[in-house]
Amino acid sequence: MYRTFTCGELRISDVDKEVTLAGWVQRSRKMGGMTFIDLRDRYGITQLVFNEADNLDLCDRANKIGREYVIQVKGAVKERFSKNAKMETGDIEIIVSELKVLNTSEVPPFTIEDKTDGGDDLRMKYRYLDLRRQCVRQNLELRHRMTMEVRKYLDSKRFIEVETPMLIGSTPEGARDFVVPSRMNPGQFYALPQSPQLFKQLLMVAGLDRYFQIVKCFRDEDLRADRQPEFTQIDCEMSFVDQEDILELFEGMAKHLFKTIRGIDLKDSFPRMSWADAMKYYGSDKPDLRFGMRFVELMDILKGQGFSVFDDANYIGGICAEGAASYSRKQLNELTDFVKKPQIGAKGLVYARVEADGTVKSSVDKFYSQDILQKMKGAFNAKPGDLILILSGGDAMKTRKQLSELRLEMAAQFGLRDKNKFACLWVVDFPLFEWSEEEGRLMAMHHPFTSPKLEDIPLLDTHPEQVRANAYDMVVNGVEVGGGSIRIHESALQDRMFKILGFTEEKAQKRFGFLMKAFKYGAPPHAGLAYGLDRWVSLFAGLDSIRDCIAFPKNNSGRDVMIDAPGELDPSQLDELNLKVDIKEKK
RNA sequence: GGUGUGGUAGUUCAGCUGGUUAGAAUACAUGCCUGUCACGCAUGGGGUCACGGGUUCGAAUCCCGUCCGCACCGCCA
Repeated sequence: MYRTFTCGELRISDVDKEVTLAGWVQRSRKMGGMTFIDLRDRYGITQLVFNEADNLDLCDRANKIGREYVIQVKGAVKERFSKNAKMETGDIEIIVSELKVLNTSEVPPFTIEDKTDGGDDLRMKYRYLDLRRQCVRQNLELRHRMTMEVRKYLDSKRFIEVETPMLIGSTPEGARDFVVPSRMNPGQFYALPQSPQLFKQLLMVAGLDRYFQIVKCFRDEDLRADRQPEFTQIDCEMSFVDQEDILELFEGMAKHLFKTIRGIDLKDSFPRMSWADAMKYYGSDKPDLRFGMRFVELMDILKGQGFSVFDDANYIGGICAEGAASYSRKQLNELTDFVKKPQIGAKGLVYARVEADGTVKSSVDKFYSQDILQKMKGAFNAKPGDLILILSGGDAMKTRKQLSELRLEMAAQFGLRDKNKFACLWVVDFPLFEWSEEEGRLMAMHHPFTSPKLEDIPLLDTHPEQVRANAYDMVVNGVEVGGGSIRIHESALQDRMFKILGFTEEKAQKRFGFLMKAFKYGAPPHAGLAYGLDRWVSLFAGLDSIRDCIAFPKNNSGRDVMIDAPGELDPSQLDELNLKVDIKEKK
């Protein structure tokens, strides 16, 4: 037997037990004739003691052991002479009688500690060492506990987990596909699923009624801190449910996770906000509701008073930052620079501070009377000490998005984006379509299988851009953690959708013929939702990036720097696949 | 495709406006130290200043290009 206990479980009550432990050497400290070694495994750290006075030879061997050596020791548990309250095992130590080096280790390129000296790049290259660090391992443990609770919850609601294929066909809508050449079908390619969407709908046609799958999905798009080319969804679909049933069941799952994982009892129902309101009041389809600063539209008050920037604008709106009137000239200039960054793209920023005496002093005083400024103050319900920040522009949607960035920045500056505070909501009634400049046609905002709201169906032919969808997103702290929709289950309506989306009959048949055919054989009304597991875990762990809760993530350019993938293929492999690589010259 | 930012010891970084023997901390090695637990003290080794070109009497430092990391925009139904 390699060990009788782990390195995290021995306590004062175990004193005098003869034990065998195995693990990695975290650190050793030599104090004259005594040597202490911290032995680490997944479960914790236990201190080992070697004393020259007791066993000179053993102590000499212990002094030769380096960091990250794998060792096995036998010894007796003793109460410590000087205890360490910071360690769970800090009351005891092991007086070692036998020592066996199971494996040596080179000096690791960074320290295996929570506060490591290693940078991200290096940690990824040696991810197997990085995963030895408690703070990283804890993220994987949290992920495991969350998937366990998800399975428990969904199982209790009669869901069954079904695996769907990873090698499927390419679909034209949505993100770019990762493709896999088929050896047996020369010149043909599989695609990896962007989501099991079509299969879960077919499982509903098959009568499985309630399906889920914790499943990898693949999208060949550029990465971000919260986006990986392969990521994990909690993918669900149900039959014979309306939107209310779905929102209730999955709100229940969110609450179950908050309760079991974070110990937070969310009693109230999550607020629901229409997409139109989310855009109007927060300039975002995923508003962060941990703080206020709702937008106030100022067209009526500020337009037509001779300030040409506002007079020419199609949207003027602002936020009120409580207590920010004390911002210095320099800080205000920095805010202006912030909104003028190319990523945000505003032309400028107008500000107005509410003075202690209630008067409003703004950067555009010469165009506006105190009366008008007071009216504006009233619109915000602003108090002395508050700072009003105003953006305007020709494109209302763009300007709102810029104002949204400013709102988040102000919240960050005031420490309002507290990682231990959670604000959940449903955003509902998304538009069914959005206009694609690039393609010059309407695109499905969610996906082409999303059903329109019944009352909006008459608008499909006349004003398709006004049609709202039976689609919903769950948003937590400004993060889209999941979304779904009521699906179309009648082939006639699905045909109509494809037509509006610009698919020819032939193309629709080729890509989705199997689904349309299936719908002709008694498809039940069905709906579903997918949660992003990586985002949930990083939210609960308070991480800035989903990379930290993925065992082996990809870097910014989609590379795995540890195994150095992707890479080139041997000519023989290419030959077998009937492929010839001809890399286009860059301009 | 674009914007910003960074690349100096094993590692994390300092080195600003050109002239340094290229530093600090940490890690590593050796020695001392019998209650440490971020132990302490002393000594020591350790550098293609990412790569290529240019400006200059002189470049880690300035300029151009390339590569790579990170953040973001576009993109992500």
